[in-house]
Amino acid sequence: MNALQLFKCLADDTRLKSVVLIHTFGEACVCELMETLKLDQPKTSRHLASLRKCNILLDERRGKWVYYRLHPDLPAWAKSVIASASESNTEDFEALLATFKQCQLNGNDCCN
Amino acid sequence: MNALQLFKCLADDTRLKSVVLIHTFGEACVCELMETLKLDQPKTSRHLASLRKCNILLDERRGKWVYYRLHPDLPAWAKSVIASASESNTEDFEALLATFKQCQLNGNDCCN
DNA sequence: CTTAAACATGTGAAATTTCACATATGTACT
DNA sequence: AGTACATATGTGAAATTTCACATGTTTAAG
Repeated sequence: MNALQLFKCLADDTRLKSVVLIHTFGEACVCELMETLKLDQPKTSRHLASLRKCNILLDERRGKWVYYRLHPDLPAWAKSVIASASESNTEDFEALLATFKQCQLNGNDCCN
Repeated sequence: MNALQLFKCLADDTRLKSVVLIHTFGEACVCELMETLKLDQPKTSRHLASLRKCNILLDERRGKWVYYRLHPDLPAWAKSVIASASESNTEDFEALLATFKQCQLNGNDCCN
């Protein structure tokens, strides 16, 4: 895992938003990300797979659901890159975090 | 300038190395980057242009040469992302910094 | 005013990435 | 065993990015 690989992974809207959400809330399952990001299932899953394959995220199945969190072996500089990006505080990100919270409070269509 | 735009800019080998060199040494002219990265002139120039256009780098002409440095208005989170990446200390980056220093000491083929 | 050095950009081809659709896998429940 | 839900992946087309080559611009020097 080098810097170029990390930046390539974060250079996509879906993947960046997923990583920021997971960094902020600790973990998220696929359906929560689908609903928050308003994406279809294969697209969401495919982007998470690419983050998993380069060891940025770790997946854990719990029953029917699969939860993703930051990989615990992520080097310090990489964690710092993700934390700094999450601090950029654009309207885009603010709205995203709010939507995710609502999704968890209300219960989503899927994760019941 | 948002996080996605920054990551897209850094998601290329040439651009990432250029930014790391410029961050480490304060500034660099096009010919120094050409020589250090062993790239042809148009390729080097085009990647620097894309970094300039999204306000990551600022260019300044001094006689025949054009020097690039980090844009002074770069937001704190963006500076932090670049600094963290530079700290990743891969062999790749180490070698790069050494080559650049040699290039400055010896005088390059171009900048005389 | 001509030349040469340093840098920038126009342009179409090649490589890479992303997408959408279909289909496959794994789990819980009955 | 059968069904429904959650997630993953195969596959080819579409979109985006990168490259190489040629040409344009700016500056200094003679």
